[in-house]
Amino acid sequence: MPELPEVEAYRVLAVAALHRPVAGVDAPDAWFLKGGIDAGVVVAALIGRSFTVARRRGKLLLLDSSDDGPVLGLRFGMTGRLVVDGRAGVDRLLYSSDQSLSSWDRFAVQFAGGGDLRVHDSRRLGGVFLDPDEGRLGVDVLTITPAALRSALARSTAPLKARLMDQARMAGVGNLLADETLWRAGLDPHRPAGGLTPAELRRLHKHLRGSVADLIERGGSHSGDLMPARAAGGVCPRDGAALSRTTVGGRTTWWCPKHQR
DNA sequence: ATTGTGGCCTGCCCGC
DNA sequence: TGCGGGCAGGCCACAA
Repeated sequence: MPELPEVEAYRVLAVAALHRPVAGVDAPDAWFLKGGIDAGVVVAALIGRSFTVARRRGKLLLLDSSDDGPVLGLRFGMTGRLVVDGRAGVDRLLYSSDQSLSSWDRFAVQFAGGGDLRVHDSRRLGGVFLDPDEGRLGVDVLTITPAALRSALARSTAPLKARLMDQARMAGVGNLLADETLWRAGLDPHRPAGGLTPAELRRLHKHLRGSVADLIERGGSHSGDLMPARAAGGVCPRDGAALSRTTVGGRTTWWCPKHQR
């Protein structure tokens, strides 16, 4: 599903949509428009403008628009794909159908001279925003510093994994990336987030940044080393121990009870 | 403020 | 072959 690695690929793809005047907006699904906006508002805001910069904060894609226009915010939920001029941002999306039905196009911007940018989302868990409140998201984990990570975890009694996925504390970690990071770092996902030693914090920082970078390079959040074993009967790829399956932060969690402590 | 829980969205897959 | 139930998880509303 779209976690930071997928949305980063979408951001790169969205560069192809910059500096092209918007000629039309297609917003057939009112549910998909968030923050009290409707199709008319989006049309009025975007027609005639161009997108100037493609940014990303965590799992939120942000497109600045010209002439002091609004920021278009795109959220992809679990099954959302970005498609620009018919090209998709990622090849495959876990938990999402490989079909592509036009009825799953929830939002589109058409450009003068042809071509378009579309959000395709079978499950409608994503959404479109104008001027989203970027301050509600914590620092992006692709570039998070050791100090910022320490501060985001400090004094928390919440499970470590839940805190990593708290988008207000740090932005971009989803369920698969959380499991991969903690597996690489050798940390039990149930540990109180504020209880890590300085050495463990350093290890977590190294593997958080490393996992994010690796999964971007490999092309998606499903491409982790733990991923193939993340199923019934799975064994730890590192030490062969039977993996445990529990629920942490309301999410299915796979972890190795032997080396994650 | 912090943490935990349930519900929403919908397609897929398993077992009967 | 059809059908029902369980499952996936990002996010939000709400409760304690």
